[in-house]
Amino acid sequence: MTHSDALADLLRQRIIDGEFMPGSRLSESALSNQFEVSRNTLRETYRALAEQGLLTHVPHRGVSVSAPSMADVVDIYRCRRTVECTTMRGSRPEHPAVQRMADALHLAETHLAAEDWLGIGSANMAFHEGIVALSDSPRLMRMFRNVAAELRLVFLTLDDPHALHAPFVASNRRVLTVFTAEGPEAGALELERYLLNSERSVLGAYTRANRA
Amino acid sequence: MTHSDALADLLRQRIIDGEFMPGSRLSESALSNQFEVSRNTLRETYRALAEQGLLTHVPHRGVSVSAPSMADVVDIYRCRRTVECTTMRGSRPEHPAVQRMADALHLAETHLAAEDWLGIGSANMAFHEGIVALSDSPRLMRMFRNVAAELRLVFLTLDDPHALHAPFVASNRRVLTVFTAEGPEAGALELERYLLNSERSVLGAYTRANRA
DNA sequence: CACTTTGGATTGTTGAACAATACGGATCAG
DNA sequence: CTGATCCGTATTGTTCAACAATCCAAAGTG
Repeated sequence: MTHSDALADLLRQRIIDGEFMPGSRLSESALSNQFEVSRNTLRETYRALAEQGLLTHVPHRGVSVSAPSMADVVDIYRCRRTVECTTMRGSRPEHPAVQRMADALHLAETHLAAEDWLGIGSANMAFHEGIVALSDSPRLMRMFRNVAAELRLVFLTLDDPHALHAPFVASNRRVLTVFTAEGPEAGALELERYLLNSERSVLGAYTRANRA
Repeated sequence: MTHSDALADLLRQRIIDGEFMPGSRLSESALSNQFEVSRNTLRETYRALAEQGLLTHVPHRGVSVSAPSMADVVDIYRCRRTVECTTMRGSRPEHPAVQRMADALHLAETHLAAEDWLGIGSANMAFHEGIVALSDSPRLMRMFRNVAAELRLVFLTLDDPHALHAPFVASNRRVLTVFTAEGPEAGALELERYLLNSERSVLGAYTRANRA
């Protein structure tokens, strides 16, 4: 793996972990010093992450961490419904990825008991990544990972993200139960309900955070 | 627009037009001379196009035009069905993008009469881009454009791509007719049938081309 | 107050240089 | 002849320094 690729992974993780808040500009000289790479290498990394939607590039004004608008949130959830629901509707409960879903869900429930809010968020995302993995489609997985990363940016700007993650662990459990017990069609409907609810919650929290 | 962005558009077009065939390596020194940019600028362009899937980057071996495998073709069509069918199923025939579809279709029929095979391919793609435009989703549009570009790479390697485009103009017409006359659900089913047929044809031609 | 100017800071791009790696061919043992 | 090893060359990965182009904010101007 090349230096620039590794930096992309690292920077991506740092951003998702909240070290660089959405909207903040990423100075080329500052970060090239911080990560001890040249400006050119850093700029290659920027190009890749910008193409993924995590960074926003404005010519002659540099890159900044994307700060999704409400319209973006709506669009992200539209993508999620399109990809996740369609995938589940076309999958069988015998698919190996179901195990990934179950594992992630179990982890989420453990974190819920321990009140590890950050862990819940990650486990929740792993659960939905498991759903998309049902498709066996590298491209759909990539698409999902990109919008999921953007969505995490949104959570970074909200006041109490745990209030948004915690109640939905039970919903995810229901999605999995219905999917395995009643089949893909019923599971997909349950999943769609989940996503619509989640979208509503996030939009509400978004409005609240930007009004304060 | 920055120099590197413009080069990305240009190179993308050149590739789609078949100037650089799938699988061919793109030497940094050669292309930086040809396009009269520095290696560093060219490498930024490479990063962007690689992230879009049009170029394939292998560390220390440079970038080459992606040469989609049969598995890739299957995956591309899976993405198309997911995005296109779901979009149409959730749209109304009154949407302004329907006009784009109609225009593209008319253009395709004109090119068909004139036996302009290249034009048919482009118009066909514009028609399906119109379908995705029904979603009003920038991200779904971007996803589609990426997989559509990859699919064009596949056509470049086939022997007589016109045989693959021409018969499907009528199918597209039927999709539009059914969508406007019978509604989204019926249109989506017709569209799915189209995509499955198209996939089958492409896979067949792919096998034929790689056996010869 | 609105408008222009100007200077500093940041980005965009270049060219050269060197390090790191991959590839192909030469060499050599068996 | 076969296979393995070694080496030289070409290409990519990365750095650095420099300059051009652009933006921004602060200063001045009417």
